[in-house]
Amino acid sequence: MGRAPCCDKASVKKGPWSLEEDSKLKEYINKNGTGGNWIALPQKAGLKRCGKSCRLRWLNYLRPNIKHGDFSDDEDRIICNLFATIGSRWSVIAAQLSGRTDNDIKNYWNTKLKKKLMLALQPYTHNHHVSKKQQLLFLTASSSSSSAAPPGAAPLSQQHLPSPHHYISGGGGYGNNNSSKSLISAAGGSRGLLDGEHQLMSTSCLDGCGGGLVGLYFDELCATTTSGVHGQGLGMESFAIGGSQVQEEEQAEHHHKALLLAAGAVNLEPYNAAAPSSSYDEAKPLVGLACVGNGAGGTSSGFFYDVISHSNNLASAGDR
DNA sequence: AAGTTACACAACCGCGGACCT
DNA sequence: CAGGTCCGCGGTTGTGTAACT
Repeated sequence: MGRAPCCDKASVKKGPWSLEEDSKLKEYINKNGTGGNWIALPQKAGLKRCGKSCRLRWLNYLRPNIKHGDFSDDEDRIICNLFATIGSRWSVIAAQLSGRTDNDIKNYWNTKLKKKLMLALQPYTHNHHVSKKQQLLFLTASSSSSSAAPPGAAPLSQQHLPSPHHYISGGGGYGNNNSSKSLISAAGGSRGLLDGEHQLMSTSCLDGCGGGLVGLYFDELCATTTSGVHGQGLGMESFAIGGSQVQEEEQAEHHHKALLLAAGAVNLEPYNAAAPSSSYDEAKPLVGLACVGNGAGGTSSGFFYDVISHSNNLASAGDR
């Protein structure tokens, strides 16, 4: 059995709303409320519009306290953070930003924010020949719950690392199970492969089965390997720095530091959790590339907003 | 100045799920 | 419990305008 249409499509007006229609709708709702029935509303309000159209117009445009215009950096961070965590659930994201509508946020993401992130990742992707498709995968990994690799996609760590002399692959990649194993292994045995040069490197793992952000960082100054280890759908289960396990109460800070490192930060002391972007050194290129998986569970969302901060820093540096 | 392209935003569409009868 | 109705959501398309050639 087919579904009944919500309105008579032949007799309703479509397209942009006129001022007159706006004021009619506004006036009616202010006076009577929506009445809990959008389908009946247009007729009562004297509008030749579909109920859905009225609802959309009200919620996205006419409703009081709607905020239009530029998004602040804070809003950027919140959006990226939530997108990385929950994916494209715009209504949930909108609920965290007062005055913003899901449609607004969706449009903002699709037209501006996604590009902003792309730009932030460009130095890395340019150097390592990462395709546009792969960039998008990294940026949108959180919205994909598939455990399968994109056709033809190889683990990033196997694609771009010039040699083990310079870099250590964190392993991982697409697939169901073995990424955390190899990452644990990398965290435990990396020092011997460092070549003594100032080597800043991060890699990431797109683990289709609930894995999240994994950043590996190598730098002779601290000879540290940082990697997040995600279990299958369990989120950030353990976190290792320099091969040693970090206790639970320290995890948050170390986690955040690792994200900063992955994003190219080199100056982490004094660590300032309240203003993580202050830790960036603009002289260092952004070499971090990360992704957020979801699937059954774990995600690591901090990287995205760190990239935003970093890109903002780069932008403001460029202005000078 | 005119035509074309790119971009931003508004609006539409179809689906899934909640609720009601 | 099944069927019908409506709401809300997310993806997509349409439209107006700015930027570019």
